Amino acid sequence: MNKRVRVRFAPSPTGGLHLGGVRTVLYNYLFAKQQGGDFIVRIEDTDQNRFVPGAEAYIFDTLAWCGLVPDESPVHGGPFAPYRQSERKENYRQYAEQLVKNGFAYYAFDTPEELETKRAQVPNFQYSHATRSGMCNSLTLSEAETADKRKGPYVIRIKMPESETVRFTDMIRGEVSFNTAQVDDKVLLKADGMPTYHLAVVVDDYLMKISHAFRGEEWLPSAPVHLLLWKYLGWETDMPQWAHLPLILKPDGNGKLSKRDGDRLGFPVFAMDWTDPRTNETTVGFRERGFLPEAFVNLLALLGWNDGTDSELFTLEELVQKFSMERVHRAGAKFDFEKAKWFNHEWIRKVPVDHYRQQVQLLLEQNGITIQDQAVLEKVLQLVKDRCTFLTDFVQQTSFFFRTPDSIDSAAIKPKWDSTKNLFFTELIRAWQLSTLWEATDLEKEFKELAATNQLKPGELMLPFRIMLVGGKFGPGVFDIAAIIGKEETVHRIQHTLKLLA
RNA sequence: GCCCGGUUCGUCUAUCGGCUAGGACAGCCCCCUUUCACGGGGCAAAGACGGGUUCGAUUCCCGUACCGGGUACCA
Repeated sequence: MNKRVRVRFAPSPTGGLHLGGVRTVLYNYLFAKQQGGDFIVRIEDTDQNRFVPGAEAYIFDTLAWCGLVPDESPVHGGPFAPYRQSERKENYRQYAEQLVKNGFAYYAFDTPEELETKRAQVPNFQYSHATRSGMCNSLTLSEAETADKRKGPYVIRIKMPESETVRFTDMIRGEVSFNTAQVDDKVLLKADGMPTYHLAVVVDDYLMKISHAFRGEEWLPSAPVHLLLWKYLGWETDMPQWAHLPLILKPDGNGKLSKRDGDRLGFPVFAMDWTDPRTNETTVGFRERGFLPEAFVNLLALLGWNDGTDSELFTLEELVQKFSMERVHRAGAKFDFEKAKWFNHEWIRKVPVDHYRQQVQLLLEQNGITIQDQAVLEKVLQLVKDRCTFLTDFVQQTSFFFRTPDSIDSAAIKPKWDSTKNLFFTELIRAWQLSTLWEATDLEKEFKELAATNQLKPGELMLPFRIMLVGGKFGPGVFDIAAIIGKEETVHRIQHTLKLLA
């Protein structure tokens, strides 16, 4: 039973990839890489009505941003191509027919409208062992009638046993069992010839030699259908091990986290910006909001898993090493944006500034600031990174290094402003203009000495000085700022504010 | 309704029968910093409920409650 580990992420291209989806990919990826196995992405586009253009490309862009590279996929290729179920359409019918032949499935001719009215008439109607004798299918029709009906549209349904216990061991939940009496005769092959998820997932997992199948908890109720299909198709010994991942819940109240919760509560739910081609509406993503992929991956990994120690910061490589399905929590987790922010802040500080220098530069350019000297940018980033939670915070925190502030909060200075302070700064300008040294420590020393000779406390002068240079009450050490922007600009900004105060 | 799953501080979680129930985020207080942060120190905060099993239950079993998921020719 030591087969090669092969896992798959099987999204349907119906929209942006949200938190829960990315976490499912991540757990798949971590497990595969740790076991030296293969990580496969298979596109489950069996529902032609729900197809959304651009959604597939978006999924791969997201994976690329997160650094989760598939070994096999429709874009990366692989020995089991094609990896799009719509392109594998011809595969499925034979298996459905085989099931019918062996008595595990049957043809059903009831139209969607008939089913709809049935459901309207009979509360909780289920197409099952209890009701199928009253419906129109190959079990109730003669062979000749069936053959005739087959000329028109029909579906193939699984014939669930009347009362059988189906059990399996879930890697996260342990022993889980179902009574087949409760589950209905799911459609396996649709009237358009496409398989439903139920058939397609089993057939493709088998054909692609998937060893472990990880998916969201919402799939647990249909697990008995899948288990039985593996058995009926005669593939039982090749069945993958299952793990049903806990859901990610909305932060307030209860329920699965949805895109709407993000809009409502002001945080991203999708990994990257997603524009719905039908409505042209854009939903903001973690990336555009200013998250580092390192942080995004890290926070997702910890939403439902931990390594058993107090450590919380992990690189992808560390996660690959430490991840284990056994340590995945069973219960759903409410998403906490505050904690997400903390992760990002930590990663902005932890990672070399070089990792996001270009992105910050781009953000600055969007705000009309062009960077001439990369070395200066890097120095500045190093200086302010501790105060940035999002990449976008760098704009406010660094602009004044490259551009004279367009507004000066002189109101913060005025109340305590007087002629002695005015004189101090005038003298400061004179002194610095003569100065040949321009290191932060030199500036601080001169500043304080001059304050002393004027019988002023340096503290009273620091805030005004900061506002002259920065425009407001924020930013790193003032002398560091002065050192970087240079003598000319420093003097210029002091003079400018002095004029404002006059 | 029925089926399945879940239930430890506000939130994410640790604990694999011995607990003064640990950590992190958020909150509050103090220190550092005459900006904003970072950092350091501290405070407050939890085992849904009821039965068993056991010398001992947060941990095992049963029931109840609550929450979630599913109940489509969607995935």
